[in-house]
Amino acid sequence: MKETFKGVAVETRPAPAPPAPAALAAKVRTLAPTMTRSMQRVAETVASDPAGCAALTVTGLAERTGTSEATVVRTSRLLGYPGYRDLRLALAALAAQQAAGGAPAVTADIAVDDSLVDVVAKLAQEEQQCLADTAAGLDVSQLEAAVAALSTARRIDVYGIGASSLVGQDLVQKLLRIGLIAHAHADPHLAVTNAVQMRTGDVAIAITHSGRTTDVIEPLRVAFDHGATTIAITGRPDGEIAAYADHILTTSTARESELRPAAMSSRTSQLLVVDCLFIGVAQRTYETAAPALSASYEALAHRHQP
Amino acid sequence: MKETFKGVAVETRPAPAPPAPAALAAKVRTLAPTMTRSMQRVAETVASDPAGCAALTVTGLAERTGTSEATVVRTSRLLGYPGYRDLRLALAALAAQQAAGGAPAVTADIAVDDSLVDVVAKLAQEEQQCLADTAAGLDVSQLEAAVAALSTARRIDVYGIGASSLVGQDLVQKLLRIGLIAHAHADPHLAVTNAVQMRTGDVAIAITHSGRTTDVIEPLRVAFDHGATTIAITGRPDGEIAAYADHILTTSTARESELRPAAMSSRTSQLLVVDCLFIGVAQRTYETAAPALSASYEALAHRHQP
DNA sequence: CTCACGCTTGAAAAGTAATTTCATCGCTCT
DNA sequence: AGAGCGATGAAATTACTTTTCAAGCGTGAG
Repeated sequence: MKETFKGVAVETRPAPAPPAPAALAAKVRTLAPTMTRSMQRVAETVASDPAGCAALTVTGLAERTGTSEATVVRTSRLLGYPGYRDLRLALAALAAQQAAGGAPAVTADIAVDDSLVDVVAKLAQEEQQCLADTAAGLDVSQLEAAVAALSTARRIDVYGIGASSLVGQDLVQKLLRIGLIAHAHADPHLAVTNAVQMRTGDVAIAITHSGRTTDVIEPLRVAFDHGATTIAITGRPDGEIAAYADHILTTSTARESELRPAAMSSRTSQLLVVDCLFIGVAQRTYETAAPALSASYEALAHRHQP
Repeated sequence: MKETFKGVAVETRPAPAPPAPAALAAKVRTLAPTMTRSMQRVAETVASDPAGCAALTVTGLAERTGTSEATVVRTSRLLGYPGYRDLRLALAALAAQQAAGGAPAVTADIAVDDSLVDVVAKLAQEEQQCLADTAAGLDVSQLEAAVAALSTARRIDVYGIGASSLVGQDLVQKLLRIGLIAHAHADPHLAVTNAVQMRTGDVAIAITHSGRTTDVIEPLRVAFDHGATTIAITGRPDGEIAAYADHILTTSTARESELRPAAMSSRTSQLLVVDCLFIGVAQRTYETAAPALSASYEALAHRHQP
């Protein structure tokens, strides 16, 4: 303790209460009347632009308020902090809270004239929502049954067209890595041709957002008729495809916008389902899956630069 | 600028992007592999207890991590701040945000004996986190530049291998739908062969999580040497690939677990970046993109059952 | 009206924290 | 084994913060 203010000693360690950042504005208002003119200037500046002030050093803030370093430190003390350093930390925290709390929670559609910053935020937000919806809407008993069928399958065929074909390939890539026999078919003719070979103990998976994609339903029907266990990953559990699916995994439909039609955004949801299938199967075949996984990554090692 | 790290000058003013506090944990994960042991200790400590660390001085944090002040400052620089002082401010901000948000949610790794219900919840949670991290860590100015290049490109080639090839195909499918000329290459030989044709006004995009996939770097280098504008979508912005990329879009690394290696989960982050690119380009070419988009959906109508 | 007292203020000194330098140490690759 | 390079921390330097102190300013009594 070295200085006095209004005759009262201003402690270096005002121990009583560690001041909460959120209460800062209130504290400024409370104490303003007791402050001297230049201290008021500092306090006001700090309260009105926490973020901006957090970026300044004592000297910077002194200049900005047209006062001196000493005054800034005095004000910090009065507000309950040991010194300016700590006030500054509190300001940064306050700014962050304001930014988080004041979060506009982007809900509007992506528009043509949105800035890229908005686009990034909105896309991320939409996809997060989509994931949450999918997880909430997924029927775990159906998933369980699908995983069980896959784990013991002799052979797995996956049908997907267009964007869904990529999802199918993703699933197949993963299943191959844990030693299962899986094929992805994007060509409807070849898909049907192969479906004819399917029989009991085999698993056929069809991926279609609309649930009405003929080119994908057809091979699933054929596999179904030949006795294979069939799984549908679709956004329309009541679609035509349901008739030929033993197990239905429902994906969720994201918000549509002109630049981002539903069919295009269904991907996220489908991929989550695919990952759930994969992890489920990997768990149930852990004895063989784990070594196969590590082997597949080691095999790729020399494909990377040192 | 005074010091060097891994042969690269570490700027006193790493101007490009002021790192957002929220992205800090993600950034730690992204950069951890490039760090030295003691820097990793500092980074980890900081990421796991932002609030506690915000209360410490350089010396304090150095002691707590069993390192030196110099190492703490070096780590701060690597994480994108001018020095420890600024990292400390960011930590205070982060701590405040966490306290406000409050929701720590499921953070445990996916284990072999998790029930499927847990698997679904954890996967969804991880992917959501990954999306948030990616959005927070994405450099919008780089994205802006990439979008501009794509919008006026004569021709677009996309290189991706393995899981990244699917992401590349997704991007190409979308670009084709709005009338751009785009090709995806998964075959490294064909990719290089095609890259030779690239010239000024063309755009080449390489997608690799590790940033070290030779088969993908090679075609990008060739395209770069032939004058094309090159874009890298990678989780390692400091990898070899950076040398041949005009614009770098950084993807975020999700938490790893045994059943779900980083390479496998990088997909989510990459797809978000791809979507941002697509929407950005669609906005800037709206006159042609909008009609092309609707036309492409009408064309598919008869492929669905009534 | 002015002078004296005491609070307010900022310049500069003193002190503390952050940054840079540099020598050493340890690891890897011959 | 040892050469070379990167990693590391102790110490020097620099930047920032805090304290001191003397001058300024206002007020109110004489």
